[in-house]
Amino acid sequence: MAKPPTIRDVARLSGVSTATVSRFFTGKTSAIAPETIESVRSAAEELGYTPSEIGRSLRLASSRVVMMLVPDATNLFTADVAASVENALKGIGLSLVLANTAENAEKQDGLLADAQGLRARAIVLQGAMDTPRLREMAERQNNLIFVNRRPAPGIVAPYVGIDNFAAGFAVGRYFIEHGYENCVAIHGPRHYPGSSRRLEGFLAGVGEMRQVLRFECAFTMEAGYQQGSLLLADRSRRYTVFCANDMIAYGVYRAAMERNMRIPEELIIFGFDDNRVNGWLAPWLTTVKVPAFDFGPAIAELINETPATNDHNRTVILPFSLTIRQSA
Amino acid sequence: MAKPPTIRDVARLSGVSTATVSRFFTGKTSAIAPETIESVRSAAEELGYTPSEIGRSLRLASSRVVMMLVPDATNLFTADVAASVENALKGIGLSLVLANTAENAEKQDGLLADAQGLRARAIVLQGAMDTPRLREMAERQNNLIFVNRRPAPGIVAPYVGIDNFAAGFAVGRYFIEHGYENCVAIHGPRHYPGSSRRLEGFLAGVGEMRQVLRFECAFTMEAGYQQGSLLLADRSRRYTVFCANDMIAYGVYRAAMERNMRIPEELIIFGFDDNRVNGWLAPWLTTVKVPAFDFGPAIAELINETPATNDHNRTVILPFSLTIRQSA
DNA sequence: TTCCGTAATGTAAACGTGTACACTATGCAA
DNA sequence: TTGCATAGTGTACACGTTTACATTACGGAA
Repeated sequence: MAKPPTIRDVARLSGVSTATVSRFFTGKTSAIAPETIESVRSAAEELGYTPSEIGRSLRLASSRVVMMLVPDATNLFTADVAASVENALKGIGLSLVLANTAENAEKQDGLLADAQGLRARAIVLQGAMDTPRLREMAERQNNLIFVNRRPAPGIVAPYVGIDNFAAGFAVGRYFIEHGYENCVAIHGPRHYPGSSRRLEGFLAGVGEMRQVLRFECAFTMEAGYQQGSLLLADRSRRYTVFCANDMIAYGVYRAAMERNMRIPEELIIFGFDDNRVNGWLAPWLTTVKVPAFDFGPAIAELINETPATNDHNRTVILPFSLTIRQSA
Repeated sequence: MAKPPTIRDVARLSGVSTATVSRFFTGKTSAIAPETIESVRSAAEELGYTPSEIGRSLRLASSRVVMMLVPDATNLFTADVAASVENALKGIGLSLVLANTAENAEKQDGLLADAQGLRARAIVLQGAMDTPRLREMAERQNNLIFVNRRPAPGIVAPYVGIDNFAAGFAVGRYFIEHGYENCVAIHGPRHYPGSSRRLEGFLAGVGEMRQVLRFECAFTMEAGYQQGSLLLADRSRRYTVFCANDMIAYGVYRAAMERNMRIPEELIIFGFDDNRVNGWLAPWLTTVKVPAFDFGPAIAELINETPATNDHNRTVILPFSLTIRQSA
């Protein structure tokens, strides 16, 4: 693999200095003579020259990559958000590096180090875990953006997401208004702030009147299936289940299907997120719609703000809505 | 945002030269005195130093990022492959930059330029489009890897994927062996090599005996729905549909559901890919299983080979199998 | 004693870029 | 004529690494 041409090669071929070539590629064309522009352009084309983003990053002490850490690459909502972010970043000339923490604190810390090594323009944390390393980075630099899961107390950084309490509350109210009995919450891990806020909102929405059966559950189909199987072992009641997540809801649904249960006659299921494939593959699922594709633009704008404007704890709260379908 | 500490800061604090610090971070610890190691380590920790990947890349004339171009970020199989690749690359110390070409040749070329600018270690092309820029890059450097869609004739580069002809053939044979009537192929765009090979294999498998109705279709749920609606307008026959893609199959399924058709009594559907969520959300879909999670390791190995070993047109053919479920 | 090998460390030169600053040529006003 | 603004271009340094080569200290052999 021949090593790529540099700015010097282009300068030599077109008979100008590297400064002029650099000016051409940084768009400062107003200060260059038209015939010079043309000769640089053609020399660059002939050599197949592309400016080295590495040299540029080094010189400017900042790269054009944004790193996004996701807790679970197999979550469909996460994938929707990632697609949205990638697209929005491309619009402002940035690249996205996607990495999976698998809900593992050590992996997260390793990836944070990688992001620092890459001099990432920004680090987007979907579902961050509170570690010393994270706190340290939040203090040292201000390029962290939290998504979906708010920063732990004491960490000051922008947040993009929905109002989890309000969303949970809305579901709880809906349950009451429709007189649902035997309410069940299959909620996410209790130590995740977003997850517990969602649950608190739901309980508040349901109110004191009814008691709510609770199951703690990882945000995966497999875990949902497991908890669902546990719950549905008792077929004497018609449960109304609020799942913290669409993935969990899919798992519960599978458990129900295996028992040949009819929905909603024998079981009512609510999910959360309403990812893109729901409309196609789970057209039965009633769920809280979170606007996955609004995340990208919001995050891109946050990144694009000059550090001056950025007050370091801006919060972008996106709207949610209830999508009522057959399972309700 | 305070600018990050450099190797010089660490050298100064620990009272050694930058060379020694560099040796520490590149793992050449056998040539450093134990007490020196400790002082460098603690100085680095105190400063929160992480080596600049940019400086390193510049010096070594090669970065640690791999760029992967996908034609459709919303394709679930693509997402599975991406997750697999990301994971495998992490294992060998590389980062993945994911970008979406949206089947747009200009976007692809722009992203190829970006990849060149980033001095990407490798460029993984899922479903590449044949453009002059692509040919030029394939000639100039040898870090292109083609996935799923073979390089166009004249381009010499490694390929990872399945044998599309054989897979199509296997489905065709299955149709014949089970006496399926009214065979339909909703195939992918004809100018994509992988897609047309799949169709050719299928037709060969079905043989001359039966004629096959053909629809050309983009690899999306929406397009599948559209073609499916067209086909199912005629309810006088029980069709047997081979979809080029699971996404297409989902669309056809939706069209069938809207007409309250029973599957497989009134319609038989075959898909292609068998992505991860099928087991959960489309447990009815008979499909060709492609081992998405084997792509990552295969690609990582290809990248890790020394250029010497790499004969530039290695081909890794992964196995496929038929997953027979309710829709058959 | 001198000589030499070895372990541990330092010096300095790249790698590819952007830009402050310096420089030249030209046109125009005084 | 001189002075000065301006357009166009070049020179040279800095950004943070890695590593070939140089240097030093020390112990043992001759």
